[in-house]
Parts: sequence; structure tokens; C-alpha cells
Amino acid sequence: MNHLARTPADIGHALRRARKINGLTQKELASKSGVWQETISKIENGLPGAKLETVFDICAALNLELLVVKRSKGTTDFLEE
Amino acid sequence: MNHLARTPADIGHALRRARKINGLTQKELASKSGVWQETISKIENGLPGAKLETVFDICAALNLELLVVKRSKGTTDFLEE
DNA sequence: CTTATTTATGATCTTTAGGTCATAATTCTT
DNA sequence: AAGAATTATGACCTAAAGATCATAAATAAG
Repeated sequence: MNHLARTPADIGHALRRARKINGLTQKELASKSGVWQETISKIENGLPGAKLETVFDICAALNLELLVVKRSKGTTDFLEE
Repeated sequence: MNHLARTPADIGHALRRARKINGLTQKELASKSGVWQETISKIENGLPGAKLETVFDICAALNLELLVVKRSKGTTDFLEE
């Protein structure tokens, strides 16, 4: 599963989903990523203005990466898990 | 063309590339996105810690979006322009 | 229902991104 | 090579993110 993201909230949803799939608690993700549990909570809830670096730190811990692509109104599920 | 991004520098490269393809100067992108030319310059050069929101503002102006996907060592060019 | 675990909130402090202006350095035109 | 346009840097200031600790609220277990 992959997630399209155009807003901080989108990123938050994607990260929460990935964390759940990996069976991690925020605290566990925190120690894996070096990002505070409180910060993870805020990001998952779409706080505006999170730092890119922080997002990348979390992505790395969840084995995720971002793709910069042209906007598509259509489906975004062309990349399967 | 789409870009894989794991660091702020990756995002910067992707955005610069997209801007060039769209034939925009930083100043033009700035007025389209509401982000300062100076800030765009810094982001394109990979300054660490840019805000997610700022990146999204630029993406929107360039008609781009992000995809959160599992890391793949392999090719990332499965999404064609 | 109670307890334990997980997640969300709140406050304070420090650091830093971005707005803003000025200007230096680089690149492009002619 | 000049001159113009574009991009990079530097300083200052303000707003806000993240570190950190404490704790409240919500969810899961027993």
C-alpha cells in the first residue's frame, strides 16, 4: 500500500498506517527513529509545519521513502505492497 | 519522471528539476507558491529541516505530490512522466 | 470495571526555518 | 567581455518546531 500526500495530514495518516502495520507503538517508533513520541503523535495527527528531516527520520525507521511525482487525479494504488 | 527522496537534498533536487522542466525561475515559482525565492533556493540546495508545509506549497505550484512508499533498492522509474 | 498501556496535551526552553531586505556570486544573453 | 537576469548568502527578527518532563485522556487487557 502506498499513500498519496499533499498535506501534512496526509503524511500523518500514511505514517500512522505504516507504524500500525509494522506493529509498533509510538514509543517504540520513537526510539527507533530518534524522534520523540510526542512529536510522532503530533505528526500523525497532521500538525502543520513538521520538519522534513523529522519526517524522513520516521520514514527511515519504517522503511519508507517518498516519491515526488506529478499529480494524478486518478488512482494512486498503482504501486502495490 | 519521478524522484525518490530520502533526504532533504533529494527533495531539493526533485523540486529544482521540476521547476526547470516547467520553465520557471525561482522568483516565478516564489510568486506562484507563496514561498520566498531565498527559501526556494535553500530548499533546492537541500537545507536540512525545511518545513513540510513549505515543501507542499512548492509541490502544489509545480503540480506535484508525494507518495509514501516502501523503500525499494531497485528502480524508481516505474512511474513515467 | 480496573489496571496497564498507549496516545494526546500542555508548559517551558532552545533552536532554527522562513519572512524580509540587501547584496554577492553565478549564469545567461548579446 | 559587458550587462542583465538568476540564484546564493548573510543578517536580523519573529514565529513556531522539537526536546523534555509531567500528566491527562483514550484504548486495550485482564
